[in-house]
Amino acid sequence: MKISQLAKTTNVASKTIRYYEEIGLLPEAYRNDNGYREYSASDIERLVFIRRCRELQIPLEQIKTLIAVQVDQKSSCQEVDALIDQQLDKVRKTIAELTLLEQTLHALATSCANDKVGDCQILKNLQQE
Amino acid sequence: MKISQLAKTTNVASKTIRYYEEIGLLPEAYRNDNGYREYSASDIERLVFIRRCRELQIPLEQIKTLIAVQVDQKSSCQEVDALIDQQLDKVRKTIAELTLLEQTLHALATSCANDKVGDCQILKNLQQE
DNA sequence: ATAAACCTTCCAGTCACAGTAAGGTCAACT
DNA sequence: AGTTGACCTTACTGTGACTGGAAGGTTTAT
Repeated sequence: MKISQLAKTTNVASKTIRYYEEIGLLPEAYRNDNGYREYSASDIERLVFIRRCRELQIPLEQIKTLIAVQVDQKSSCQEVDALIDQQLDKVRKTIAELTLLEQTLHALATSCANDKVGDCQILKNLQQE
Repeated sequence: MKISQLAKTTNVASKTIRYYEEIGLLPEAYRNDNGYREYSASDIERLVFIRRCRELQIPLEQIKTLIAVQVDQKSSCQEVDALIDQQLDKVRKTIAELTLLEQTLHALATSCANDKVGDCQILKNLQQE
């Protein structure tokens, strides 16, 4: 199958697929006589895996690690667990930060009843340390 | 005051201050005989304003707009209100997305009781569409 | 005199792509 | 046979908001 077919099947843009190959996240694709990349079913699996990881906002470098780990079926999956835990931690921290941010923004949004820039309480609040 | 003093006072890195000048968020600084940038108290105000906006994750381009709006004290601050509301919306949407993500990651993190990569339920779950 | 602590500009790197240009290939239709 | 349109290729640039580093000039303290 050609790249656009793989792209459609996996919901990953052709451009992105080429980029993944370039940075070594995907192995170099087999080339047809015309130089076109040719893919097989196993490429779908790998790409879906990557896409799912990206949906979880796992960085490409860490996905590389995950793929490397998968090779040795008998090795411990401790690294996998740790990576997911880390990611969960990061997401939770971001949520906490954004929740504070939301409160600040909400307070700010409701702080000004005037309609001239000169009296704008929002702008005044933004001046403060 | 020189750039590092301004940096210390406002808690904005010298490098960042130069960058802000470069992109036109700050006016071109006055230069001493030796070519060093020289700042005054009003520069502190402006930079604190910018820093506060950045803490609220307002993009630099929008901060430019806010600063432009401030010039005419008699103009309406509708734009300011709208911008803050927009920002609040964005933050809320991100929180909602991350909350879903957190659930997925949590489910994933607790899905595997095995310790070999070959049996790892996390990796299997990541394969699925 | 020299060292350190500043300052300057300029260029590269970050992350994960997306956009665009310039050109090659292929299948279908006129 | 020619042409259109849909693919494919590489290579380069741009995104946002910085940060790091190189190479060199200036000031201050010892």
